[in-house]
Amino acid sequence: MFDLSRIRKEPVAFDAAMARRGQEPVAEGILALDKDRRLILTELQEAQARRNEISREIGKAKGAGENADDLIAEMARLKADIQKTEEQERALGAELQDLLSGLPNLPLADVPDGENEDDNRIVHLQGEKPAFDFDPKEHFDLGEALGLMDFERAAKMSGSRFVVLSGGLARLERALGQFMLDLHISEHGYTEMAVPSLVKSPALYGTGQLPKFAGDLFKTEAGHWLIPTAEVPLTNFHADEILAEESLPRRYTALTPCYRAEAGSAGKDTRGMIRQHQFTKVELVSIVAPEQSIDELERLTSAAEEVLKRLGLHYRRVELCVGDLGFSASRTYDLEVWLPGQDRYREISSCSYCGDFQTRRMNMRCRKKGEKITRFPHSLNGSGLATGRTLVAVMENYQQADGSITVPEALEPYMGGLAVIEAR
RNA sequence: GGAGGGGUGGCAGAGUGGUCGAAUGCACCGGUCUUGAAAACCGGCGUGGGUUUGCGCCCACCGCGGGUUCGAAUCCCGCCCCCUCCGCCA
Repeated sequence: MFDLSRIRKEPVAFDAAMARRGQEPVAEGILALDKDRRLILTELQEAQARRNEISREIGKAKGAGENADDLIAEMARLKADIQKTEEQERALGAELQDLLSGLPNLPLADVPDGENEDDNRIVHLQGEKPAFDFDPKEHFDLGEALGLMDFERAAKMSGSRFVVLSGGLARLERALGQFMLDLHISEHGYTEMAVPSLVKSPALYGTGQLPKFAGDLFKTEAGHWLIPTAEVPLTNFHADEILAEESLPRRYTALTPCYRAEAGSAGKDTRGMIRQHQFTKVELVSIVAPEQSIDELERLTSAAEEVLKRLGLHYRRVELCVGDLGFSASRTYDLEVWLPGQDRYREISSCSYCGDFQTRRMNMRCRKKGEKITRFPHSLNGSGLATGRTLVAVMENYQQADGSITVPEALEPYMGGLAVIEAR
């Protein structure tokens, strides 16, 4: 969501930035609509002022026992007028709102140009690809051979894109989640949160999934939506609030299930755990003062990277080009972990700087002590990490020739003495 | 799910048809007094929007949305949320 005064001030720059994201020019149309609306609004408010005035006069006249018929007649006319103008104003306002709420966030100026993920820029690499003296397998072959990863039975109950983990693998995924949460709360200053997995529409509007991406989400008969990421409840936690600026930054983390309809990804990643309708993820959300937000993206991304480092996983950080940016993001770093079984890097975290795009949508503001003006804090979010995909990465990188999986050292405290996951 | 009660400014809490954006208290901010602080006293103190060079003027908002009325925080209807009791339940 954008500040109209910003578009008013720099319509050309606005359209130019939108054009980088492949958007048609909209500034002119928006400004014309806004101008019309303000004209009508002024008209409406003048009529309302007159109405209030007459109302007072009627009160006075009646109090004095005088006749007020003329005034009441004028009021009747005015009332019809107000109703009509009100409808016009509402229609224009709704049109404007629709237009604005469908626009994606603007990329920062130095985000690289590009169409799609092929144009993303590699920022740095960490670690090295592990060497194998055998052909490394993909995680689903390993998991099924171990008898601890069952897609067939999951499909029987739930359809495609679900999995049942058991034994050591179920525990390994749980260990990953606990490990990540503990790391973020004890070393990165995040506050652990336990949040709802079901939310109502305004929350999804706030973070930007609605109105445009309803098709990617699951909805219940009672009208709730299943969260596609904990970014939604964590960021909306302070929706409609005015935060004391001294209380910023606020850093929240949560381990939640995430649900995605994966509409439009038929045929993509159909095997294995890479793309599921349900997965768990540790999410990081930061709410910060506008001046701190660029630095915070580095901080947040580093926090996510630390998980991969401690697990001894080789990965790279890439910066998304404008064409690959999500709807609400101004800059995004993806962390891509090396998967030897797949012989390629796969996204395991996505860390985004959203500026005031989301906080405007959810009307979250902040204010310095003693000051009158409020402003919009900036929001950031990132996976720290997706535990399902991290499980995949651990399996493929720590596999042995016999198909067993060595447990990474960092997870030992969470595995109850289990050092190797093997078929029993 | 059933019955009842309730949602007012940062908090507490008045207000049940006519200058009510809303008494009062607390909290907070500024000032006087004081060596300093406290107390006391004085003043200020919601949000969003329109308009104006500016002072300012105006509009909307008392959970949300409709309605009645010349006029609604106040009356009526629907929805949401909270509390109490009952039922059910991890």
